[in-house]
Amino acid sequence: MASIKDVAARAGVSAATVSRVLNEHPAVSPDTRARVLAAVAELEYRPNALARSLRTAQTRTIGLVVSDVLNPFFTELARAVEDEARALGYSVVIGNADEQPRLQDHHIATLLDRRIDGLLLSPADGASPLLRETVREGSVPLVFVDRWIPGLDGVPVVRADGCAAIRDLVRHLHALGRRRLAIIAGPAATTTGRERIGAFRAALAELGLTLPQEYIGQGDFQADSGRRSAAGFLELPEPPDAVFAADNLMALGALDEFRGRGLRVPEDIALAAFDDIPWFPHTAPPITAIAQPTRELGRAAVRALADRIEGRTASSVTLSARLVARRSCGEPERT
Amino acid sequence: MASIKDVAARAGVSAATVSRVLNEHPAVSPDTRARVLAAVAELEYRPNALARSLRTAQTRTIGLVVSDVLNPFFTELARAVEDEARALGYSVVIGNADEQPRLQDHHIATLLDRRIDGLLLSPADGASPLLRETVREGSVPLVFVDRWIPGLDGVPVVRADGCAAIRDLVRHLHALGRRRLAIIAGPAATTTGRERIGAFRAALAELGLTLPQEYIGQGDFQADSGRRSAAGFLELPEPPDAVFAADNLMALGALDEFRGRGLRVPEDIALAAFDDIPWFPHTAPPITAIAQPTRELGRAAVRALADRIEGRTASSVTLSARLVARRSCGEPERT
DNA sequence: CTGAAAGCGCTTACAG
DNA sequence: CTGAAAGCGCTTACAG
Repeated sequence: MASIKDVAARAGVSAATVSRVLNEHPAVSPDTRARVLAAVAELEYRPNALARSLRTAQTRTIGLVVSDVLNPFFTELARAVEDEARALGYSVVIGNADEQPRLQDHHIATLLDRRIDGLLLSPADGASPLLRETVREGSVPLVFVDRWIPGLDGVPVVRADGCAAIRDLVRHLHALGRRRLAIIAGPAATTTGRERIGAFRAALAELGLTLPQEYIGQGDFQADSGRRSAAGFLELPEPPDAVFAADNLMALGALDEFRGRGLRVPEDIALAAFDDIPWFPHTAPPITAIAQPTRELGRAAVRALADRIEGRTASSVTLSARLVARRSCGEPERT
Repeated sequence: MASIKDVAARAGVSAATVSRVLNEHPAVSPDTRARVLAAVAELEYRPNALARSLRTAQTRTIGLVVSDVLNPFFTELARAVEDEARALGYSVVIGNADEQPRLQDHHIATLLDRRIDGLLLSPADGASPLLRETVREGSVPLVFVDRWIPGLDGVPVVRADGCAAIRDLVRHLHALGRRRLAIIAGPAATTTGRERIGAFRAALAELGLTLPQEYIGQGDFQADSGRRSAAGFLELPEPPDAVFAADNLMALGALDEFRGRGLRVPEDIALAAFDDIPWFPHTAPPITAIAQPTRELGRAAVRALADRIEGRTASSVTLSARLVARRSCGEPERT
């Protein structure tokens, strides 16, 4: 590949001059500019971003470490992040933690080594040593998106609050006559995992219901754990009459299990999920879900991060989620 | 951030020595090694990957440019690519073309600027000038995955052949009494778009059926186009009695449209899709689909690329897809 | 308006 | 076994 020296030689100028025209420095005469541009075209020259970044100490790249790319919520989030980042002149490099803290740290480390300008993180669990150090040293501007880590002050959080929607869901189930409500929870190490079970329990309490231990399935936000938890519920002497899965993948797992056992939803058991996805209107039955403003989250997160990177102050933003009632808990599906 | 000089100073050695212990060069005495390692730990030193890559002319990174991340097929492919790449010691940077040639080229350019060691590409359409040049110059080892570009010789292709499965599908529909078969095709500029409609037409011909122009919906592999094509079919004087969507997103769009108009699947119209996804068993009705060995594709593609990067010869690989009959075309759903 | 020089943070022959 | 030196490909004060 041609280097800046080749271009300089061809245009009969110095490398400094080539650099200037490429960076649109004003002080270049029109015709040297033309000669340089011609040489660039002839040699099909592409500046080496590594060298440039090494010199300027910025990469115009942000990292996005997501808990699980196979989860449509994160896929959509990643997509929104990419779009907004591109609009602001950044590229994004995605790392997939697959819900494993180890893998998350691997990606964070790789991204730091690459000297990304900023990091968007949806932590797979609590704060690893690497993460604490990153925050403490301020080695890279950081913004949490969706999930966050309490106690790491000064890190903006962009997320959706699902509490009100979960309360709506519980009331919805209650209104439809369900009384034995169970939850397939996310990992307690995640904020979303805790928030969702907390809101669920609180809403139950408001209605005078409790959440017995057997009605708490411990999931990890992935499909298999939904399957296992659902199986556990069904083997109880008194199985629940409604199950709330704390994300869409665990709902998929639960649905698999229900069908495998020949149960009808919602007749035999109701099912609802956190996170709405395009397929939910088409499942049998259509699944009641809590929808997050996913694209807005992605965009807001990028803007907050860009603010930090570029020296402005960034603030946290909390949007809200909303209940989309379909048929999987009974009734609905008018529209 | 600490640099190699800081570490060297702290350990009382030269930068060269620090470099040697970090790269596990054998010729380092045990105790200098220990001193260096201690300094590294104390300073929480992380080598600058940019500088290293600039010097060594390799990034240990491969690029993956995918036609549409929101398509579960590509998400799963990306995931498999990441896993295999990590196993081989590479990281991967993903670019999402969103089915737009312009955006695809933007990502390819960005990746080239970053001096990735190799590129995995599922082209959004024909060969852009940038792509032709990349191949011609051999500026970066390239492997096509899923889709490819005919005429660019010497570029290995890792893909699944869907022809036999499509033939199986057409026979399946025929056996169930369907005679007016329509297709929502992908872009003619893509190999998969062409292959799928070609195989469909050929299978029809074998049964003495033709594929009239009105029964060809021109889609772009995204949901909206599925919706529009389905609407077009339904407004025909003689609508089809079966629709084959050339990917899962267009099937989603078609399903949306059918339901919006109150049509029953499969009673009023049969539906089948290319690409199987985890939700298909749970839709109403469960959707008959053609499943690709997606993970194997991703892994094989990475291996082929690594072969090229590391100077071995890489060959193309063609796996095959298979029909998974469910209820959306009538009957099935035993299992 | 333009060039020579220094330097970003590494690695790697070359000496010793 | 270890260090000094050169160089990867850029950018950017500093002179002129």
